[in-house]
Amino acid sequence: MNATIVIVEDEEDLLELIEYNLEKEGFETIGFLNTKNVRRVLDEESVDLLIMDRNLPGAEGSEFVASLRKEGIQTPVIYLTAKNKESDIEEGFLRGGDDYMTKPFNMKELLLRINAILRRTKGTPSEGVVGYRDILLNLASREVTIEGTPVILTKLEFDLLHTLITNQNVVLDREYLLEHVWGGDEIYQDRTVNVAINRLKEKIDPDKTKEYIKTVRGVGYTLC
Amino acid sequence: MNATIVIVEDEEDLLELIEYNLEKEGFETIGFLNTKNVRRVLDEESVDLLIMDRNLPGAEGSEFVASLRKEGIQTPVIYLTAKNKESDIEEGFLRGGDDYMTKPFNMKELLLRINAILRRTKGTPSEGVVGYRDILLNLASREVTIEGTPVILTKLEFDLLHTLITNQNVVLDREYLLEHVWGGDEIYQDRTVNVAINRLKEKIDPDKTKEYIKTVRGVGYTLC
DNA sequence: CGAGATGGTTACAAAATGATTACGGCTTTT
DNA sequence: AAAAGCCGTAATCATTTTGTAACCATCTCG
Repeated sequence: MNATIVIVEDEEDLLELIEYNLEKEGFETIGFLNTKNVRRVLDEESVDLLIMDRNLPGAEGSEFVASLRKEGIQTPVIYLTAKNKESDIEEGFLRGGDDYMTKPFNMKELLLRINAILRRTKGTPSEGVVGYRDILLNLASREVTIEGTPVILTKLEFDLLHTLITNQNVVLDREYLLEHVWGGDEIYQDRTVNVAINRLKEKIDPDKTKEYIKTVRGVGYTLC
Repeated sequence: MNATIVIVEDEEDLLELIEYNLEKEGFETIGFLNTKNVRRVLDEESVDLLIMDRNLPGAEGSEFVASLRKEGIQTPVIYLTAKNKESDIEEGFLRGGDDYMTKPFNMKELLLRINAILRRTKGTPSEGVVGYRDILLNLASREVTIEGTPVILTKLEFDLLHTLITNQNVVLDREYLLEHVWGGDEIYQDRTVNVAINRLKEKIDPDKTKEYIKTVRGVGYTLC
């Protein structure tokens, strides 16, 4: 989830429009008006997709893609360009593009095509992800986001939140949590859970406005 | 590479035309006039791509695709249909399509789009190049370059980096790595992984500025 | 109202975990 | 045969995590 997409488009207004729409969908975007610094970003960041205009100042988009491919950089590419002749499209694909959209284009279709490619190349989002309200846990990468912003949790905190989320609406008593989160054989005090919950709360809701975790006095804790 | 492509198209002439053109390109084709026996072929043969009409006798193509996806069948799909409304296209993608072409269509473009998808999905394991940021692994020659300059890795280091790259965004625990990189039967300590990761880091990022490999405390390592 | 019970908060030290370095047996290269 | 390289283990150091205890705050129920 939360893919990073680089957009190369020399019309500034259009670039901003695309960035706006992609960010609204939860993508992280990096925009460029030309190809000058694109290569460096591809080297330094983990980029999942490239959206590429072709008529760019100083360079031709598909040639740039071809040079990337020659170096072995396999980042998926969607062209977004006014070049709509049959020979243009052929050239775009042969130089290593994954999809080709011609201007004027439909924003919704662009988003659909982006998702189709990411599904193949990045693995299905929303699989291996569990969530509660605005909290999302990615089980594979063990990343946690709240309202889209990342939060760093320790292993214990992650596991604790995970079992709370998978048992929504169920009050989990301290014994159960010690058994399932801490692991069976060691002996811990019940109070250990209090402190861990406390630390977790501090991380996921420092302002204490969200009230994710509800304490059920005399029983345990729950997410509901 | 000789991919196998299933085509579902109820106009017999068009079906034959597509099959003719695809076979000319070296693909093996299996044509159907409806969805009736498609599923069985997908189960029994190794099918690399599905070209799907939507208005079919007795069934709707995108619904058929949705039912495949629900069963976990991930064969790539290109729609080839007269349904060209924005809502149609949206529906097609949401039901699990990979590309969408509207009739009338250009045969050459279909071939280009077929090749673009097969390049991504017809996994060529142990062939070609995989990469992460500015690191490139040539799986055949086992050469490694970073920022274009060659780096010498041992077999263990190469295999370790390779599994890290093919599992981007997934935290791999030490047990998994010992199993997959070191090989199954021997017994090693978890700490062995630490040292190997350390040696790998020293080779691929001696200045410690790149931070390719992230340690996830209590779990393992990941590339993200 | 008030005592006991329960949970929250904070501070601290122990334990856990990882990085780093060194060593030595083993294999490959020269 | 010597030299060099590889790699698993162990030892040491550094950092983070977390269990516990102590102390407050709040709730419950007679």
